[in-house]
Amino acid sequence: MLVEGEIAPGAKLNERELCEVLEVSRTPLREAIKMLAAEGLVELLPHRGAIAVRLSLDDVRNTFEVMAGLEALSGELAARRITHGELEEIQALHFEMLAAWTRRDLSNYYRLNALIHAAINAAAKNPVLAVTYRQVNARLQALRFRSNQDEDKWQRAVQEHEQMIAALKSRSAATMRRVLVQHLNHKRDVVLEQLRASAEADTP
Amino acid sequence: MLVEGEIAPGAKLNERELCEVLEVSRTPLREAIKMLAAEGLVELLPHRGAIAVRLSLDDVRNTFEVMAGLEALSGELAARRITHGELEEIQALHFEMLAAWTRRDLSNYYRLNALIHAAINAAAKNPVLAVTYRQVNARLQALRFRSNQDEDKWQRAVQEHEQMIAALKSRSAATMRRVLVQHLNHKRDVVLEQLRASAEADTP
DNA sequence: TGGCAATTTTTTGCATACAAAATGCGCTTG
DNA sequence: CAAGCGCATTTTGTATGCAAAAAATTGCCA
Repeated sequence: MLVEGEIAPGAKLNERELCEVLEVSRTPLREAIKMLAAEGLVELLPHRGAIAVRLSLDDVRNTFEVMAGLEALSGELAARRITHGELEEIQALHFEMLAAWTRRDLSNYYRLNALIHAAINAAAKNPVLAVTYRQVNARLQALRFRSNQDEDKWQRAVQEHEQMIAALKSRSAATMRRVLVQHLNHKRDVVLEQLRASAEADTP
Repeated sequence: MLVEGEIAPGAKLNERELCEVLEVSRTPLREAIKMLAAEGLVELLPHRGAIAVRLSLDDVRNTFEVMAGLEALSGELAARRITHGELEEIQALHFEMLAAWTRRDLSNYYRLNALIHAAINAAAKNPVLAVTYRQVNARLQALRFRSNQDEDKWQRAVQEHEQMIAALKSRSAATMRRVLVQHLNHKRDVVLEQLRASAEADTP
């Protein structure tokens, strides 16, 4: 519910309310909330319950900085460890993503984009990295950027994906790092821009 | 208790027992255990409670790989963002560590070593990175390597620390990355060696 | 009508009770 | 004597009750 945006950032998590929706008693619900707090998806306020995390612009910047580091590592390792089969699957996902892009099918584009990054992560063959990546990424997912992005920025993102696949094919760890850091920096800029835009819409 | 090794890796966390020791009821204890599970310090076995994580050799390798990535990022950012005052404090901690090293005072050496790495982390000025770093590191702390390490490997570690300070002084992010990755790789090798040695001691 | 204080209501935090699952133990049997 | 089975005990998982803190409401007064 947090990642899907069903519970908005900053919203209070009312225990009684959630108990009814999820049809469990308060004890297991509270245990779940504590886990979400440890994962950084909710913030615990003593004697005031939990609220869905609301990331400031600086929080987003810092999170992307860490994500870039994790993606870069993931890319480096994938370049060294990817199998032929894994590479072909990523190539196939990329073509599917190109199809979604051509159709301007945002929903499928995002889905396939996430799948490709997950596939690179899997190719890195480091479960600790995978878990860490997912945890940091989960907080960003809560922001939900499903709005249309700028045409040429979108094109640039697709180009960067092609550079990734080329780097994976040539097993170039250094190139993967460079491309992924750049890719994440661009993504960060897009997200920050959208956040600023929606912030302005709220306070005209 | 987990990080300090008071609860050994692989040991079962008995709720009733811990309730008595910590003088709380099962509800808050269980909430705490769930948080530790989310942080990866304990593993939840359905209907069988929680056990302290026991890292395999591969787990340790993978964890160090992630730690190296996080330290490298931390070092890069610190090189760019460190203030004069912060650099001087790290220099001072380094001299204190040299004193502990000269005295072969392992306990203080480790304490100061951890403080230096924490100071670099603080200089990176990224709270998200700091939290992520602490969380991944906590699992390694549970291993506790307080045994004497090899003389020349110890000296090498000290030299690497000097290279770090030089890199911070010259604001060289690339050098920081290189030195820290190397430093972590060496530390990983020392830890793996010790783990193998203690494993052999258990099964002669 | 607006602000403030006291009281009521709600909500959180903790303890406990009960049900279900797992463990351990003694017994039986091959 | 070992393996397997059944019952008792322990342990986990969930629900509920109660106390304390926070939020909301009401009533009062300026």
